[in-house]
Amino acid sequence: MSRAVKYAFCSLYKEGLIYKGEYLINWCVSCGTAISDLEVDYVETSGNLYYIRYLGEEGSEGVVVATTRPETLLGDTAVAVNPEDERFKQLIGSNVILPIFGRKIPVIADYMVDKAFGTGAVKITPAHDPNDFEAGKRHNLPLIKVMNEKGFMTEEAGRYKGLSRFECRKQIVKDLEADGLLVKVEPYKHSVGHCQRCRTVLESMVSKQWFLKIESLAKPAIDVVENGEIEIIPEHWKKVYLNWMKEIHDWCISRQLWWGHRIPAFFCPSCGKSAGENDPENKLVSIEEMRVCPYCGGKVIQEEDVLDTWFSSQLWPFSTLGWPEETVDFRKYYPTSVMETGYDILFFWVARMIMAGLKFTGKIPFKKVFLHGLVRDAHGKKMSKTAGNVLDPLDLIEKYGADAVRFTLSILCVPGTDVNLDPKRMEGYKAFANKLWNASRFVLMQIESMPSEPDLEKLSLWDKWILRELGFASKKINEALENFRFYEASDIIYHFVWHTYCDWYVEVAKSSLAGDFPEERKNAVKWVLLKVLNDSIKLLHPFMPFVTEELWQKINGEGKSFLAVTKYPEGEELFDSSITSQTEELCELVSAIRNIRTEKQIPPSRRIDVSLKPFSEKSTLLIEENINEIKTLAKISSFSFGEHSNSETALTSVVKLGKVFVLNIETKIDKKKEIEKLSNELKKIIAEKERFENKLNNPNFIERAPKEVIEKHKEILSNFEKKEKEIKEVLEKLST
RNA sequence: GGGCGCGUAGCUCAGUUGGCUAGAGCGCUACCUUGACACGGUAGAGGUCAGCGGUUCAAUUCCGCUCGCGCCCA
Repeated sequence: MSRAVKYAFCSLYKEGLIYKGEYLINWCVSCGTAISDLEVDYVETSGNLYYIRYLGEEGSEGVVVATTRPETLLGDTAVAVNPEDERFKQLIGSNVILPIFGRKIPVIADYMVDKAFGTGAVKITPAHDPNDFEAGKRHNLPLIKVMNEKGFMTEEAGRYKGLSRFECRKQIVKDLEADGLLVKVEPYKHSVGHCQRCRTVLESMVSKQWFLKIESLAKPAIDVVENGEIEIIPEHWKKVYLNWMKEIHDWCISRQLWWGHRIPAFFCPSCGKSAGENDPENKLVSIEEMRVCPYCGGKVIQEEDVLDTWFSSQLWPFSTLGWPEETVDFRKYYPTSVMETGYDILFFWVARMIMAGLKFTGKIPFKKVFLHGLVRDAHGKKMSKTAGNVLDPLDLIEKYGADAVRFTLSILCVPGTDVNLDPKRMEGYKAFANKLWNASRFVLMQIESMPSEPDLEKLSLWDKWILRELGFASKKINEALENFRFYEASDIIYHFVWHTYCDWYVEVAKSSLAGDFPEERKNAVKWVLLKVLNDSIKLLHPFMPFVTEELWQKINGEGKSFLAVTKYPEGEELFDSSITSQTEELCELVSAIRNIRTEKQIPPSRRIDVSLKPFSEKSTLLIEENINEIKTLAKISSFSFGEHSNSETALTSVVKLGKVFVLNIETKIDKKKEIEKLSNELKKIIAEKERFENKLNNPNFIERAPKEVIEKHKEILSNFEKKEKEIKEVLEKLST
C-alpha cells in the first residue's frame, strides 16, 4: 500500500499534475492543519453585520461597507462595488482611507459584488477570504496576512499584534466606534465553516500546500458516468456526481498531521532546490528513500507534511489487487463489478477512485456504484455519542442474533433513503428466524426417510399451488436482487415463508398427513413440504446466512454439502393461473368461515356444522374436491350445500373480495346486529359500485382508456352488483 | 444564496413508465396454550396519500404554488 501511494504520487508529480503553491486554504488553528473543502462543516451561526465607513481621500464621506469580520480590515487591500451599481459609479477608480491604519486603498469594480448585500460595497481581504482571494487575483491586489497559523494577529496587524482573532475583533470594534467610523451593527445569521474533526471555526488562510491539478483527471471520469460505462444506483446520484465533477477545484492533498503517508518529496538546503517549486527536472521525488540531492549532492530533507487519507483510499480498487505490480489478481479481478458504499462519501471516495482508476490503470475501477443510505436511529436522527443514540452492532447481534440484524438492515435498505434502525423491528425478524426454525422442525418430524419425487401433474391443487407460488417468489427475488432492491427481495421471502408456506400450505399438509390417505399422496405432500422448505432456505440464505446453513445441514445431512455453494433458485412459472384462482377461492371461503366464528364468538375448540349456498357448479365441485382441507382449516365437523330458507339461528353471510358467502352455521344470531352490519356493508358497496358505474358511463373513458382497463372496470362493477344483490337477499330474509 | 430530496395507518416505511376497493412490519383490540412455533394462531380496528390549484377519460403517481422537514454545495 505504502509503495502504491508513493508510486501514485511520484507519477502524478512527474507529469506535472502536483504542485506546491500559495493558496487560500481552509485552516484549522486548533488542529494546525490544512483541510480539504469536503471536510468543512457549515454551521448556521448568529453573528453581527458591522457597517464601517471608509472615508474618501479628500475627507469626503467615502463609502460604507458591511462585513461580518471587522478584524480582517487590517488586511484589506481594496473596496469593491458592482460596476452596474449607480450609487457608486463615480467612486470607482478613486481611493478611500482604510480606518485605523489610514492606508489608501482603491475602489474597484467587480461583478461578484451583490448589490443587495449590506450597502452594496464590500471590503476585500485577499489573504483571508476565498471570494476576496479570487477578486485579488483578478485585480492584482497585494496579499496582506494579518493572522498566523495559531489564530493570532501578526506583525502586519500593527498594534493588534499578538491578540487572538476574537480579542482583536472586540478591540477593532471599540476603536472604530471611538473614531466614529462604526455606522451601525445589526444581528446577522450566516453559515460559518467549522472543522469537521474538532468543531473549531475555520480560517481561510494563505498557505503553502500541495495540490493536485484535477481538471484533466475529472474529464474522463465525467465521460464514463455520462456514457453509462459506470452506472450509479440509484440514478439520482448520477446528477449529483456530475454536478460536483463539473465544478471541481484542485485538490489540496497535504495535511499537517502526525499520521498518514508522508509525502515522498524532498528539498535541498544547500542548493535551494525544492520539490513542487523549483525542481526543473522533476528529480526531487522518490519512491525509494533519498539522502543526497540529485542536483548538488548535498543532504536533502523530506517533506514533513503527510497526504490526505483519501489520496491513498482512491487507489483501493487496484492497490488491493497488487497494483502497481501486474499481479495475477489484478489481471483477473480488475475492473471490479460493484462498488457498494454510503452516499456520503460519493465525492470523497467514489469520485476519486474513478479518477484514479482511469488515470493509473486506464480502466474504470468498477462497473456499478450502489449507494445505500446511512444508518440512523429509530426516529431518523444521526447517531452520535453526544446524543447517546448510538447502536453498537455487536450489542444488537448479542441480543437479536446476526441473522436478524442482517435481515433488518436488508429489508430497510431502500435506495435513496436512510435506514432508521429500530431495535423493535429487529425483534420481529428474530421471531421470523424462530418461525423458520420451528417450521423446519415440523417438516423434519414428518419425514423419516427422503420422499421420492412424485409426478408433478398428479399433485393436488394445494401442492401445485405452493410450488407455483414458490416459483413466483423465486423469480421476483432474483429480479429484485439484480436491481439492487434488497428490501423488496427480503420482503418477498419473508412473506412467502411465513404467510404463504407456514400459514397455509403447512396447515393444509397437516390434513393430508393426518387423514386416511394412500401412501402415494402422503409421499407427495412430504416431498412438496421438503422441496419448498429447501428452496426457501436457499432463497433466504443471503439474508440470514447462519440459521439457513444450520437448517440445511440438519435437513440434508451434516457436512454433506454446503448451502452457500448450492445453486440459487431461479424460479419459473409452473402450472397455470387457474391453480392460483382456485386456491384463492378456497382461502376466501376459509377466511369467511373464520370471520363468522370470531364474530359469533364461537371458540376455536368448537367444531361447527356449516352449509353454504352454492354460487356456481364449478365452485361446488372445487369445494367438494377440497373438503378435507377446508374442514381442517376452518374447524368444521360437517359441511353441506343448500339453499336455506330463514332460520332464527342460522343465516349469516360474509362479504369477501369477489363473493358473498351465505352460510348457515348453527349458532344464535342477533338479527338486529346482523342487519346493521349488512346495511353498513351494503352502503359501502353501493358507493363503490356507483363510482365504477360513473366511470363506465363516461363516453370519454370508454373512448380513451385502454381496453384492458375497461374490461377490468366492468368486471369489478359486476362483482359489486352481485354482492349488492346477495346482501339485499340476505337482508330481506333476515327481516321477515 | 444555489441544488437535491422528502411529507402515505399511532411509529418506521413500500407503492417502478398515471388505471382494481392504497399495502407491509411493529404497535393496538378481541378471542385462543389446537401435537412445529405464545419469538405463536385466528379475526379485526386504523388512511380526505401535507394543503391548494392545473393537466388528463382517470392523479398517491405528472406540473405549478403554499406550508412543514431533511441533506448537499457555496
